[in-house]
Amino acid sequence: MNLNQIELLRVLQETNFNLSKAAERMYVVQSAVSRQLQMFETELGAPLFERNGKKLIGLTALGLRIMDEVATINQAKQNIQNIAADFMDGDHGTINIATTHAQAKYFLPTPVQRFREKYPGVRIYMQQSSPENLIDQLHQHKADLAICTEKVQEDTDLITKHCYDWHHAVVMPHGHPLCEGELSLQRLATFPILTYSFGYTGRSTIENALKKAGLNLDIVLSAADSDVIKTYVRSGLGVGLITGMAYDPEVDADLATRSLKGLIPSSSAKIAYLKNNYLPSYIEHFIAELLTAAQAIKA
Amino acid sequence: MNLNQIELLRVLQETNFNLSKAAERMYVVQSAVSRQLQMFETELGAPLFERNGKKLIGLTALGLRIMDEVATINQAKQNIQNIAADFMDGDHGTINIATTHAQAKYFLPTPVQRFREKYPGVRIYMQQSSPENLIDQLHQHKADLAICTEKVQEDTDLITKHCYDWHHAVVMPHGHPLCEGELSLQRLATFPILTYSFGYTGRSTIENALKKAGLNLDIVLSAADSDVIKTYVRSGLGVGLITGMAYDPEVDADLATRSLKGLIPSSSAKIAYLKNNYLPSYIEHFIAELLTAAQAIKA
DNA sequence: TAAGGTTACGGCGATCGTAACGATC
DNA sequence: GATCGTTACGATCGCCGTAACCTTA
Repeated sequence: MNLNQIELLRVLQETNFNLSKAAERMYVVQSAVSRQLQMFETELGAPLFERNGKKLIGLTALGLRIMDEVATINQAKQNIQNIAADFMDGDHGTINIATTHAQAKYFLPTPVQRFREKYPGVRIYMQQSSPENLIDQLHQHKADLAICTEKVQEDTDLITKHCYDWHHAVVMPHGHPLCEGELSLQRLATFPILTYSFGYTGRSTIENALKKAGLNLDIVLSAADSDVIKTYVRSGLGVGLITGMAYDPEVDADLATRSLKGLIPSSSAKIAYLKNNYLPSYIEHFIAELLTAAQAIKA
Repeated sequence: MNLNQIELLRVLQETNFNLSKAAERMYVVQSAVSRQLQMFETELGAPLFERNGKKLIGLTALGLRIMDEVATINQAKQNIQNIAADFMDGDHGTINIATTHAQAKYFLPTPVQRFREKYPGVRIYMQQSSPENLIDQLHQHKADLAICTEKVQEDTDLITKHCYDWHHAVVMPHGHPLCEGELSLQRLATFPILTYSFGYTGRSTIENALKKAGLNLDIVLSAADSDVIKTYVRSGLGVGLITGMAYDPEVDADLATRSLKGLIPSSSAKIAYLKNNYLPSYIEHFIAELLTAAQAIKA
């Protein structure tokens, strides 16, 4: 047994048990991985993969059991390398953040700015992704950190930290009837609505609040992106339901806004990362920075 | 990085950072491990071991951090091999049980007997050990399973299962004054006592009960072993305080016994094993057998 | 016939063992 | 001088790549 064989098992899983693709990913020829797999199975004394003729089509019961351990080993191996790299030079490295447009544009700028001042050597990569994919990004090791707004499903492999609570707000052109008078869900429902796509930034919270009130919104446009929504609000398509922080008093001075606090339950933004994944010290600092920025929002 | 290097780190820890001993254990010459360690440290870019000249004297901060991951990898590697072996032949193998004399003699015979009938191919090794060492045996992988009577300290690496509750009993020759009349701690304390050594089979429970009652026992002899205690009770040295189950009505017909239930709080026997350690299916069956045997005791 | 996998063989590199050397008590 | 670790060098074994071959959609 050796680490390359362990790695191979992981890669095979990621390539749908395709030896050729696995070989490509591991930068060796196909025959090499074929042999390594055979040797490993021979060593263990039983096949790990279900085969149709020669073709691998899935894991055997044994293979399934073992894959957990394989993942553990690969993770620990990564951790060793990361710990050492961090130890060698704790001020350089990269952070991969998986997040949504709203976070990237309206929440992250301040903490990122402050972090950069302390760690100018760290490169920050932001991957925008749909909320449902954020956690997958972590599991696939494409991101170190995810910042989520929709609920994170219970996942024992994940550590989540509460970041901040936020409310939806309605935006509309100045002079719009909704700028004045009572603000209720009932009244809101009388206007054409523009809001987030399904699964995005608290959309489900909106759905639930309306369902509870027995109302149907006339959603004329949905987008993943607060800015797109605002653009169409400007063009008079309807009123926008966006996260409060996406309203910028300066840039959006041509729009009016009213908070929906009390009408739609607050949502909470969370930081998530893998439990068994080693985070370099600078990422821990970055998380601390996020949390202090979150404090500021509350205040 | 490869698995032998990871293994080497573990062995080095176990040999007090002695390269020569580590080499011996790994069945290679000393120069080989010297090189492997160098290569590994070079690969990581920083030393893992504190050195005094050439001699290794301990772990660096980096080494310490990494050792956790090393342990994880070694454990997972073991697990893979065990899972495969178990899968290949789930009816053969070994069980190493770390336990105390009392358990080995008075509790285990029945479940072991029943287990043997189902799994005649499994070899059972029983290591008797002092209660304080039982858990160490697990951590050192010298035992798969520990059966403890003294409290198991909170250990996140450990899974413990409650097995059964038991009481102390007093044993004495027939015709002894204590055979008749009131049985109280006060009265007990007027006789010379024979009981377990410190740290053994509920000795601390006895201590606590007396301390609470403000009494001092006159312990004239303490032993690790119920049978030794009974022997000296027979020779008239005093009355014995042993676990109730160590009184065998047939073999010990020449002795009288009275339960101390109500006077000394009950103790509980526990099964413990390592959390991340893979247990072959037959060991799981063995644990089940232990638990049903424990049920029988309760009834 | 293309795609996926296995087998045979030669070459290269990694790792080992021998052995000589250096340091420390 | 005994113990412990390092360095040099030759030999071996493992693993890779090339290439031919097998099987199935």
